[in-house]
Amino acid sequence: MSVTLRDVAEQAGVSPMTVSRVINGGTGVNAKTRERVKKVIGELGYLPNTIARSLSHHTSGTLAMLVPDVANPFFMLNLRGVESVARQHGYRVMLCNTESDLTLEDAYIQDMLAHQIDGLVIAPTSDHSRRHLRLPQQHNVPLVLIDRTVEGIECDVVLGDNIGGAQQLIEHLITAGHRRIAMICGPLDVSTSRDRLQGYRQAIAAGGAEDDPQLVIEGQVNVPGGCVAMQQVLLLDPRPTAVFTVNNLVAVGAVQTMRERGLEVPRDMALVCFDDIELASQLLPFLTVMAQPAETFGTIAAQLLIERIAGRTTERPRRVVLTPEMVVRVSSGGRVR
Amino acid sequence: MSVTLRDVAEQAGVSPMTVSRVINGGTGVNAKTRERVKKVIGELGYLPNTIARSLSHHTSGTLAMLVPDVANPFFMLNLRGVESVARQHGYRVMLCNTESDLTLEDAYIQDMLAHQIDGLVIAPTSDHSRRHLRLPQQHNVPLVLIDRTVEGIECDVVLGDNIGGAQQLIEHLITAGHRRIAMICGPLDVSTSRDRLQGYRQAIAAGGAEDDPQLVIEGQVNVPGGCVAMQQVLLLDPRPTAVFTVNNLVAVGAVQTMRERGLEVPRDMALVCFDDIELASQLLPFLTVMAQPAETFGTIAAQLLIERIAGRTTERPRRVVLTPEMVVRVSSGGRVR
DNA sequence: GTATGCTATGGTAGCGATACCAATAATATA
DNA sequence: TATATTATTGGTATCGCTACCATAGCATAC
Repeated sequence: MSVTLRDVAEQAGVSPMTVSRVINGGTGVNAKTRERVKKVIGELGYLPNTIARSLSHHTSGTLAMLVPDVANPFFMLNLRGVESVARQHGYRVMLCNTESDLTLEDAYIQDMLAHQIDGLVIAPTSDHSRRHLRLPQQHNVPLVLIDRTVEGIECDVVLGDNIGGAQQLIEHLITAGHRRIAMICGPLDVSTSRDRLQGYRQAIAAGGAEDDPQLVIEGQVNVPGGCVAMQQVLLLDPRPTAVFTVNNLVAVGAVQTMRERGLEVPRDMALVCFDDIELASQLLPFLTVMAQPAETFGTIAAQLLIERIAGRTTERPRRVVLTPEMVVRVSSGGRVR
Repeated sequence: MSVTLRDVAEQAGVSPMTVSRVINGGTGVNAKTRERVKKVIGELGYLPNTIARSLSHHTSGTLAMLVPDVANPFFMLNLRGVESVARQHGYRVMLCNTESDLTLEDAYIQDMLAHQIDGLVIAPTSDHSRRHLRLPQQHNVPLVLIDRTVEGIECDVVLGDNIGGAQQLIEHLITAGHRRIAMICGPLDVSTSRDRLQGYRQAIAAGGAEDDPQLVIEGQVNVPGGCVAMQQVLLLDPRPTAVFTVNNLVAVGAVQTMRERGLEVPRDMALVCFDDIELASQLLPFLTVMAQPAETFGTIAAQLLIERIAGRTTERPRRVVLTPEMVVRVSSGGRVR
């Protein structure tokens, strides 16, 4: 079928072990022999079988990354960071799109463990991921959480300063004169939503802005979710003068709904959100956002993971918090009239 | 170390083969035995070792996808499509970001073959990928090209109608009254660039617009590349009244440069491009684009690939061309003054 | 009663590589 | 010349699982 190490050995007139040595660095092999073997390898077009190697090696050289949605720009940048660092360290990356589906997430984790991956980066679906997030640790496979924490899971975590970021955005609105500020947040079983909501509340309290429970709307974290939630915001009486959405996708939905109603941002309502939309902002600077270094999330997560795999650290779980940066553009408006 | 099939067998008082049968569908195993084995599997937390299975099975259940840049929205949607279909068919996906680097692409292909992947979806870097694109076929691993063709590589291909799409965009501009239309295209060793350029030329000729070689600028296919190329466009004398950029990233760069010079789209120059920027368009409908069904590219590619793997088809190479759709927004302007 | 066929299970031999130890050859040292 | 030392190479077992064939047990058929 395909060329094996044994074929190379025969052809070169040496033992399989010698070929194996040549492949893996080649120390302890006579220069002439090595050259001969290399020549045969080239002639036969031999490629070592990584699967077989993994089996005896007990390590696959593969990392897995699980994200709720590959097409979400934030996670995609995470992924790019992970892939890049992984490659630099000789690891391959298996990509798993969980679609925020707990069952699928669970299945993927099992499959990845079965596949003998060396480590796992996960942006978990929600707190309910806890149940299956214990599995990797039970199988001695290091795990790093990215973007979202899950209580009760002891592992390295890379996240943004969600509380602080939200506070800053709200302070920005309050400074601009807004007193009645709504928030569209996501499901509260996701840590980022919870933290951003907390930041919102703290800033509202600290700034003496209106503290009306009705101002907090919970919705799906995607464009349609933003549309729906914004419809509810528009029903509030009196209508808020500003909205803070839990992320960029929701913000897009919110803007769409407003536009459909003939309302304009920021004239009729100011808008701020978490996460930038890079291409959109470059095209037309519009949304005021709390931009996060998404790719860095990925590179750091991968670094932490690889350190754990190498056993270079046995420290207790590390928690890396990356500071977001507020980018003020037009959507947060000037002062309120 | 970890629980093996053998451990389960001992614990359940059966032979390894019986356990193996239970794991794989369980036909030919007495119901009672099967239950007993399943119980032990649950108790021990046994997960089958996919690596070992792959070795004897001679098939890894893994596909690989190579893209020039994971963070490019177009490729990321491709990826989502591939992942989704792959999963439905029980395949995992290994992601490789080639960064448009031929050497890296080559290394990745070798690594993936060494890893015994069952099939490969590649958005190749350029025509120069040809050299290493032969490798999968030499190793009997099916290959599907996505978005870009490479002459001399005989395999299934999924692409957009680049010539037709470009023509349509240019016709749109000509109809609006433009006579002097520039094109910013990418390296001509990439089939999409070539085809879009050809579409441009055909439409220019057919529409009787100005046919000045200077109007075609070649640049890098990313935002900075668009900036640089647009600077050159602005040096043209007389200045074109419209530009067609080879894709959305380049368009963003072009707009940026114009804005820096105090010029405005479409007032000072109309702009059209290939590929939509979904979030940006939803936020503010601005760019007139030739939108491609990016995710469908991926789903179809994966389907073709999986058919090949299953050996369900031995037809000669198939070529699927997906029709793009023009979305007219403000950037292409009204009529020329 | 022997033959035939079916179901349920086990045994053996790999898949393609590496770990580990042994053996040989080459060289240095006494 | 004998022995120690090193450099190079080979042999065997094994990683965890499955393919393949064999076997035992039992029912049905003639």
